[in-house]
Amino acid sequence: MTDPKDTINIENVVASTGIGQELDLQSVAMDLEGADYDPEQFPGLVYRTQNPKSAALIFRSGKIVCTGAKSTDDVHESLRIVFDKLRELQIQVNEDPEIVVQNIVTSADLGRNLNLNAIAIGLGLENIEYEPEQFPGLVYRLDDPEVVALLFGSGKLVITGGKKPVDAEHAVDKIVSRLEDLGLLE
Amino acid sequence: RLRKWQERIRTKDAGERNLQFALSEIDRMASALGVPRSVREVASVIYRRALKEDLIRGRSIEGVATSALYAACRKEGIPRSLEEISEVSRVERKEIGRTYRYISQELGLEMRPVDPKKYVPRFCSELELSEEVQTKANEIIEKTAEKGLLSGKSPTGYAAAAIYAASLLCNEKKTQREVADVAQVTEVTIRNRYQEQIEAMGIHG
DNA sequence: ATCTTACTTTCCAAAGC
DNA sequence: GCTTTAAAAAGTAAGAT
Repeated sequence: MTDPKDTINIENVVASTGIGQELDLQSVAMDLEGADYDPEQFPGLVYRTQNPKSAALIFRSGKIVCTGAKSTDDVHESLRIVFDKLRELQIQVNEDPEIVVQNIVTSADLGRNLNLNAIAIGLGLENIEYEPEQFPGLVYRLDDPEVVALLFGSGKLVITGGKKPVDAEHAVDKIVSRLEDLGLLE
Repeated sequence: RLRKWQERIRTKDAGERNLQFALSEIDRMASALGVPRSVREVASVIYRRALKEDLIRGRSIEGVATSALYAACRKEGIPRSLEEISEVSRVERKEIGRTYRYISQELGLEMRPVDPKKYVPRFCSELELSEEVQTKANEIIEKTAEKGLLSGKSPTGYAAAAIYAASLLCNEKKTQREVADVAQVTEVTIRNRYQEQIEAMGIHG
């Protein structure tokens, strides 16, 4: 029996940082190839990195949001690329700006089909949200790691809202034991 | 002081007018849907609770009224799909769904997932199918749901597929299009659910 | 009938309306 | 509240072939 924890895969990491300098996004948009900037639509400039793949949202304040990376290492690598690109444009960028991971999206597999109707009752209707007419996943909010889990009939799940990779592992452990206690796994 | 007093009366009157508007909207939509008076009463109670709990702030009166009616239909065991509800409301489906989930959570309505069987009598009646077909459709839903096939699936599509299968088994065939129209799902959904259900039932293909 | 594309849900930061 | 970005899960839908 494979431990569901071993099936955990990080799908997306969101992080924020800042270069400590105000920016003229109009000129950055002109000089940075591949930059998308439409202030009418959104105040941030969008810059995509290829390796690792990610999208950075660069703001006038110099603050930056990076999303789409597959690991915390990739977030750092992507942002290093962004910092270097800005430096190439003669923009001052702090030595190594603090990067804060804000959200990690993970997927996992319990390896068994789930009866979501039974789980909805078992976990308590007041604790979950399950509206298959609107979305096929059951929404389960955990307190302990403060994350949100989406459980599917296939046994696959998505865990989001965590700040550290271990949050997902703890969440999977809790979900597995809760379901086992209820006799709703296997 | 006098101004404050007048203001209170003004806001009280405004609040009263808003409540009257919401209740008349619930009445209008309930009539259009043809649901019994008990459903309107449950919907009004839910709306008044939402009002008391101050859940309407930042949301439209119409949206909360529609969501209250949607919840009431389910609570009374005669669900209408969001699609059906949105046809008699001026609020779009997505907004009704969001508002419903919000008030449901905040008021602790503890709504159980919709049982597809609840749609069988109405859909079959619209299709002029016999009692025999209804019984067969319920049996298909019951047995396949027990095997876990229902997880994550839309109740209307699930009921539609079972009704389609039952109509074939009882020699009262309706086309996928006809069933899809009354259930307001696509033929593709009926086809997909139908295949899974007959396979799980061990019936011919 | 099947394929592709797209939309539903969850999370989070950013600046501004 | 909204706007934009990214990503997974699975169901549903629309338009094209």
